[in-house]
Amino acid sequence: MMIRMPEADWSVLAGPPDVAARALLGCRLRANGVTVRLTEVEAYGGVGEDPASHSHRGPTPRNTVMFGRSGVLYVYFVFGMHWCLNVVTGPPGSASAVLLRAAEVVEGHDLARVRRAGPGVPRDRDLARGPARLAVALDIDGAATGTSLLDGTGPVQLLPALSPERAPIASGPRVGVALAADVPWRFWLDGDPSVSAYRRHVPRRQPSGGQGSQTATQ
DNA sequence: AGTAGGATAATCT
DNA sequence: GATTATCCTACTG
Repeated sequence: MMIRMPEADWSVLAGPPDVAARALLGCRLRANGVTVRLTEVEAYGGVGEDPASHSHRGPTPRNTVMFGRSGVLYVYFVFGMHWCLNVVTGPPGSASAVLLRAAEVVEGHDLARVRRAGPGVPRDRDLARGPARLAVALDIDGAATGTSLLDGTGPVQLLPALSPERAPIASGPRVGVALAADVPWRFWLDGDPSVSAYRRHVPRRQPSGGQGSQTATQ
């Protein structure tokens, strides 16, 4: 007779993104030989309700999976070099998600160090500290978009926390977003060293050549 | 410790 | 053509 562990209940992912975000803190993520414990996440709303969300203006080729069922990965490419991982949340069509911003590596440190090595080897607390760093540590890119985190068919598996988290959950404005910047939908485990540093969005100026090619609006 | 600038290309207007 | 859910390096103090 097979003894099997009770399967984790991830029904919270089918609910509102901020509730799902809080529930994801402390949970583990395993991919390609590395396991991490999530310490910082951000919630993003659906069509027309959150100007900072990729789904805000409706479906596009990039954000299609956000409109599907929850518990699936949405991985996007940003700034010409970085991948970021999201968990799709809410009922199909709601197009909300949770950005996985930072984590502590709890298994596979050696692999993570190799993947994250630059001129030097980063400190352990920095291995997955930041969304793009997390993607590198887990060796995940856009190819994983649309795969399930729950049923073992994809490269990334979501696992419950090993033990209840002791640290209180803190919340505040989201990092790096230009719109709706002060919606307090960033959540993190207070005091954890793997939580990334807060940075407000800074508008970029074009390296303008001085040539006033703009249409004069006078 | 904190801040500033640049790399670099997909995505959408 | 503008913008970008970031990171690294190089400064300042």
